Amino acid sequence: MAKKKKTFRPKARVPKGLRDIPAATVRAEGAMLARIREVYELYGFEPLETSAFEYADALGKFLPDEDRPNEGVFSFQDDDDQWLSLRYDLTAPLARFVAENYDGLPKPFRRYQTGPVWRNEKPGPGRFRQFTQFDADTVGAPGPAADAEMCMMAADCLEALGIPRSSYVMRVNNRKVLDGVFETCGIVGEGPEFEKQHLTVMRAIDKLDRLGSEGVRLLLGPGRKDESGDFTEGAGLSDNQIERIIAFTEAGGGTRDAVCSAMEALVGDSEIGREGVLELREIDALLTAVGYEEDRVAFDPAVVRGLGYYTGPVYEAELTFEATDEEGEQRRFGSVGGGGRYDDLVERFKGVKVPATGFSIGVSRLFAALEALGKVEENTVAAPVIVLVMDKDAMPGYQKMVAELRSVGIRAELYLGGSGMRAQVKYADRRGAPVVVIEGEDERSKGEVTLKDLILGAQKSEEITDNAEWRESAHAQVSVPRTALVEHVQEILGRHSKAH
RNA sequence: GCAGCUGUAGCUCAGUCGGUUAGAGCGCUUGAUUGUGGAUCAAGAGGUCGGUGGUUCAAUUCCUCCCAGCUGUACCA
Repeated sequence: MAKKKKTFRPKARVPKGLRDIPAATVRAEGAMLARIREVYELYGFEPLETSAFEYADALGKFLPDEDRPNEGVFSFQDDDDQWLSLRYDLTAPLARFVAENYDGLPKPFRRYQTGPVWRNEKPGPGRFRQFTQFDADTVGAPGPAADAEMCMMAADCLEALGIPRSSYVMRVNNRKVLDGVFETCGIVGEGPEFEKQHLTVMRAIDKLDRLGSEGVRLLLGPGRKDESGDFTEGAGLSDNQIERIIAFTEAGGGTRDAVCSAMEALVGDSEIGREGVLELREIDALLTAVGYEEDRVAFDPAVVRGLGYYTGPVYEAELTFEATDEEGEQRRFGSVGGGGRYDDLVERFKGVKVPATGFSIGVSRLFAALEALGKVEENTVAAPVIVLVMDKDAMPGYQKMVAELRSVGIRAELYLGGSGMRAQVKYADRRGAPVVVIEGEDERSKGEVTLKDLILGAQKSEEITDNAEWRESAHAQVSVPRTALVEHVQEILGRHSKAH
């Protein structure tokens, strides 16, 4: 033997920004996804699944002057040296799918898809590096009717999940209107300098809810210093330009018609701006015809979103209620989903313009919100009946009991651990088992089994503090003929399900 | 990435103005009370005091750097 080798013991830990999801949450989230799926199906969308990773260039995140994929995505090289990246959303893979299968698809192509996506970013409370999205998109639909439908469907989803009508709102804007306002403000030009300024302005507007209009003014102008002393460079606009943009973002709040009129005034002669308002008016007409009023879908110039590829109407699903979190702090949930029109995305692959619009739900955030609202469905799966192992020699007989219970649809399991009876009952208690089946020597000699009603027992233990009395209470159990096992278990289960 | 704060048991936290065997509550394991959950009682496991280097007779405590976490901010397709 060589010297004592130190065994390598990896630290058991979940990677930063990832998490394990316990049974109750898996079930409840699954139920939530099923509800959303029903709504998407009802609107005529078809399911599609694509793989977790794609060629990096298909996701479109190569920096022009670098030969490795951008930060923010998880990437690795295949054995032929090609870069692959984990998908960071479901829209880029959809664009790839449509471009790849373009000729074989019915157009418009309508699909829904859910699944995990990954982003290599700094995690925070409620922000993870893996999270689930649930998207629906219509590809090949140029008109505002497709956008209006997205808004209606999103509202329907939230209501299907039990979020009451006054507790959420779809906020809608149009990037063309924003472009129009930029034109009339004289924020125009070409090239990277202009692009950068453009982007800075939009990011600033996006922070309105967090920083307030004063903070946004600073970001539009000279820049802003935060409380830790960190300085963020501003867009360098003039006071006049800043006020016009602030005025635009504050033009929301009224009826959709009123917002459109306000937008018209601010957009002036800008052609693109007028076009944007016209689209919104069309959306308004469609929504109104179906009965979706401002309490469900409102127009709001402060909505900018994602900033990347949107080319027309953009929308955001916002929860408007507040809730108290575990620490007793008031929390607003804000945006739980969003989307918009992206007419250029498929063009990257095909060279042809393929107009598209879609909506994406942030599943985990929405789930957290439902939890706070008390709208999460309780664990509907009953815990299993547990058959104790009193004598190892009697295993075949115990196995037969669970099989009998399962054959009539009762969740049942045989105790598979190695501990004694006390530990077995404790285990059953922790699992939430309603009934424990006991067959020791005594029962077997009489051809009986003992059924212990753990739910009844738990009720009794509330009243009893004395150990002697607890023992006297006979543990809420009955002995029944072995041949009548299934019927009696059913009877006890039935009693408790009726009690609810 | 930048800035500030914080790292002691599985969890929540004491404690040492630098000094001998580092504690509590909860949780966990085993046992007693009946072959039987809760309550009660008893015993037990679990810590290189985040890591490294330094100052010192002596560092969990003071200093350096590193790492991790939290908060704000930036980025977020």
